[in-house]
Amino acid sequence: MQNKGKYYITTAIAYTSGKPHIGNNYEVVLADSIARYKRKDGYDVFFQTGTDEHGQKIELKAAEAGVTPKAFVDNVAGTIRGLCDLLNISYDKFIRTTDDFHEKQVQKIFKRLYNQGDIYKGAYEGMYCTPCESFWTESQLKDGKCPDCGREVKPAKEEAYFFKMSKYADRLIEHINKHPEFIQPVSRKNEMMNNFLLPGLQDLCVSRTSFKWGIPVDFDDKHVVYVWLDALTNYITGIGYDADGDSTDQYKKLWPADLHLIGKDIIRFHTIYWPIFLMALGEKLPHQIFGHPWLLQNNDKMSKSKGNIMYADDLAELFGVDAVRYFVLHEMPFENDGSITWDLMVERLNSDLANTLGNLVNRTISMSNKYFDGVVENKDAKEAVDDDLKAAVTGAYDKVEAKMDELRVADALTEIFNVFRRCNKYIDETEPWVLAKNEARKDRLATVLYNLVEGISIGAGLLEPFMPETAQRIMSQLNSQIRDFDSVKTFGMYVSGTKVTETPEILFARLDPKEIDAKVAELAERQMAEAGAVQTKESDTDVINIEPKDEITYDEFARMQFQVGEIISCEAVPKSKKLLCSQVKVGSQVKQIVSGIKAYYSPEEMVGKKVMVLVNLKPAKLAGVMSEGMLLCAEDADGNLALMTPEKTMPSGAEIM
RNA sequence: GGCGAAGUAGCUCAGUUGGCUAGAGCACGCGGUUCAUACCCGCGGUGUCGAGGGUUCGAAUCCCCCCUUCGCUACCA
Repeated sequence: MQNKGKYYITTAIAYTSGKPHIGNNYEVVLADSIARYKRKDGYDVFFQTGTDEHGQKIELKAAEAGVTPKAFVDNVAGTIRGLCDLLNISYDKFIRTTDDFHEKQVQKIFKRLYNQGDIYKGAYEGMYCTPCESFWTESQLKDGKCPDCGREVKPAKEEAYFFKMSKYADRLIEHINKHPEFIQPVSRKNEMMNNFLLPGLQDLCVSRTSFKWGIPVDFDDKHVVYVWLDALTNYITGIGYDADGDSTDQYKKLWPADLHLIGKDIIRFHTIYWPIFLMALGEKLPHQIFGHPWLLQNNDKMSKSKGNIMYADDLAELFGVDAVRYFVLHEMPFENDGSITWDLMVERLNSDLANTLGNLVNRTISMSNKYFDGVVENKDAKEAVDDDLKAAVTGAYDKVEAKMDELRVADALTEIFNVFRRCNKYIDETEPWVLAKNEARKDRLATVLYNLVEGISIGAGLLEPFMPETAQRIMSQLNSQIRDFDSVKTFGMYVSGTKVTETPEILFARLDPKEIDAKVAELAERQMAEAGAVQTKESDTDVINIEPKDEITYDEFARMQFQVGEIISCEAVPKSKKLLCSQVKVGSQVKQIVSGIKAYYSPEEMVGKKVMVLVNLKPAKLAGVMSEGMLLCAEDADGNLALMTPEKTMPSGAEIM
């Protein structure tokens, strides 16, 4: 196999706030298949994955668990790495953002960008819009007011460092236009262009002072480096980048990356911020960023409280590692989210793995044993039907290669299984059991079985990158070695006269949907119990800290008029996704109030509630509807809302003070 | 509200620059076969190609409009 050059592939690094589900692991399986394929195809592959371990969420979770953040992430990172190993992921490097070398480089990078003026310290005076909760730079203000809502902006407390994104925007736009392959699938490219690049990029906040669990800015240690500059740079620090120009040979060889494989939710950071960071550092841009779709169950996102999270280890226990790999790879379309149910999974595994593949291997070996005591010999008794089989089998590589070039892994797998389907058909065409009854046809029978073994060997050779263990099991039973890609294009490489195993093992047992259902129900129960336990625990201990606002005087407070209001009717606001419009009786008057709470309350359940109303807020139009006040809500860290209602019965109009 | 994507057989989806009776896998039905994990092989669809207009000799494929779903984004007092 010729050397086709280096190939550097990465996955996104997994956030260590908890155990990832199969929808997260999907990415690393996909990356692994590509990495293994490229390796086998003659590329010098380097495959990096890892964990993203900083941030406020982890700081909080660790505090909750009563351990240090480091101990917390050590534990979760161990779990994540364990799942990778379980899934047979052939990573060359598993990076953690708490690794020394990474932290040092991030500090150096930060400093360098600061020194060259790309990062500047934000001075917020007069630039924070409280209602919008947004920071603005001088240049973004419109007539000195918030560019979003047009209201006064005021000084803010927290200082932070910003990255000048706009400086590089034109270069990035040009790059994206010149390299249509840069963002995949292309529909994502339009989103990035239309929503961010063309309207103009805002500067990105790259430091925080509100939590400590991060990489300190070494020349200003009140600050820690905020997520993206920390996380994204793993792609270069992991292979030996040095911000002072002393990068390793490995870095020089591998960079730029050939493929960043990521979820579609973080495309923006990878196709905008990351390239701009690289430009600022004077480094080349990665060749391609592929934002893959998600693995959804019943079109819902998975969640613990629904009890429908599929974890890789549970799945592997139920179905086996390669079955899980096959399933996620096969079922995932290229552009749209994949839809997954347990039933689909059982069906897929039964029909493809057990029936088509497993049974083919089994019946072939059985016949070899039955008719020739397991010795597979090419007697060269050819017939016309053989030609089509041979063509189909030896031509498969080219078809697979074409699909893989487009990263269409699911389609590549289908091509491989077409080889096995073709072999099954060949058995019917040649009817070995008929040949066996005729002593004069003995050589023909031997040849047929040889052809089958050869076809299976080639199929297994193609299958190896996707299902490495299965390929190995097949070849062990055939008492031969796994084929490289050179020897999967010519027919007849299986050593004639080899004796196959006497006792073929079942590669994939057929699954009974009922049994699986029962086991799934068990899993769901366990999950919901855990979720319940966590929730009650969290409700006791969970706290939220928000940014402190400026002190106000009593007079300022007294200017706000709060009253109890009774909701007498409520309906959704047409043309809006999140708004409800309520008629609220406050004393003897009725106010129309629009609130962004549709996701948490239905119009029906709103009616009759007594709620806390800010009455003397200046009326404003929302989505074309007049709103004459504000319903007050509490909001948790996940953005869930709860209306404030009086603790005892109070008449409508009662003042709140 | 802005931008974009998708709507094709019961299910999951293919359908390249418009062109021959619209396809695959699974499921289902019938037939064949028995080496094999009740498996494999063959055959089978009246599918309004979301609705309606239009361009064309000809449209699932291009244009217009509408409906539905989804994504990104904004708003969410």
